[in-house]
Amino acid sequence: MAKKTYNIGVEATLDVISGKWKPQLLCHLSVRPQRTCDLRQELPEISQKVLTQQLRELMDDGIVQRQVYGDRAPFKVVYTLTTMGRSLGTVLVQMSIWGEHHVDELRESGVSDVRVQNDHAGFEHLLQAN
Amino acid sequence: MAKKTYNIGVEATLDVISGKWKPQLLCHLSVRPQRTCDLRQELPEISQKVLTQQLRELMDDGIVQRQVYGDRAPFKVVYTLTTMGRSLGTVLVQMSIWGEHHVDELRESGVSDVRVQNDHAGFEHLLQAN
DNA sequence: CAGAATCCTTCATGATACTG
DNA sequence: CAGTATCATGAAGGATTCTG
Repeated sequence: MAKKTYNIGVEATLDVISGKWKPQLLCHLSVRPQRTCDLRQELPEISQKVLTQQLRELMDDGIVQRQVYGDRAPFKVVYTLTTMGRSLGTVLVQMSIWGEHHVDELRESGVSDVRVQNDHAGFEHLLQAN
Repeated sequence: MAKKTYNIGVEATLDVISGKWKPQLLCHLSVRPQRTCDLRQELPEISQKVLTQQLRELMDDGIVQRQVYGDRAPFKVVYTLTTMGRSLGTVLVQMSIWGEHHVDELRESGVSDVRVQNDHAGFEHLLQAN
């Protein structure tokens, strides 16, 4: 059984959502449950291996649930957010808003040229539901 | 000038606060401005090099400000949160609370043995001020 | 369709020694 | 006191191939 001690809660949260593709995965899953092939289509650049890896980690953290349909290949595998996963909604929306704001500040003050493509609306499905 | 594009705001925020020591640094700086030697004392395990590195990154992101006192060695260097840094308060507190809750759930359900040493009160200085 | 197995590259962090 | 410079290492992510 995994054993770990964090200094502060932020670190625990970071451990869950940090990962190159996790924010995007969570965003897509917040809209609706998704099959593996759906996710691969929405994130064409992710490799098979890493997709499985990041989903496994989210499962181990109780954020995502995996369901298999079919008794032999080809299988249908669906990933769904758990209640715990949906409870991330507020945090994700707040982080998105702050991030968008921060990026605007940096660009407007000429410090760096950074942008955010999609706004926090992607997560807002999570706000009323839970 | 640095150029970067994020898919969603969460990623921008993660880029700012992800780093092995950044949450703790932000926590200590949220209490009051700190000298380099103060930070080294509160985080005895951080190496000189990494401390400077993480502070530089926070400065580049406009989160922390650096002030030097004295015209020759030994210098006195003080790090302070900027307005932008203090605006992280709400996000950090929410992330901490969610992280504490999540860790409790995992432990209570027997999935893993994880803990959080200090609670989110460490950041609460930031909530009223800004 | 989903995923396991291998091998490889890159980057964050760390240990150590040195300087104004 | 604060910081730079080097070198080392481990983990995350990626490319490719194979299987039920």
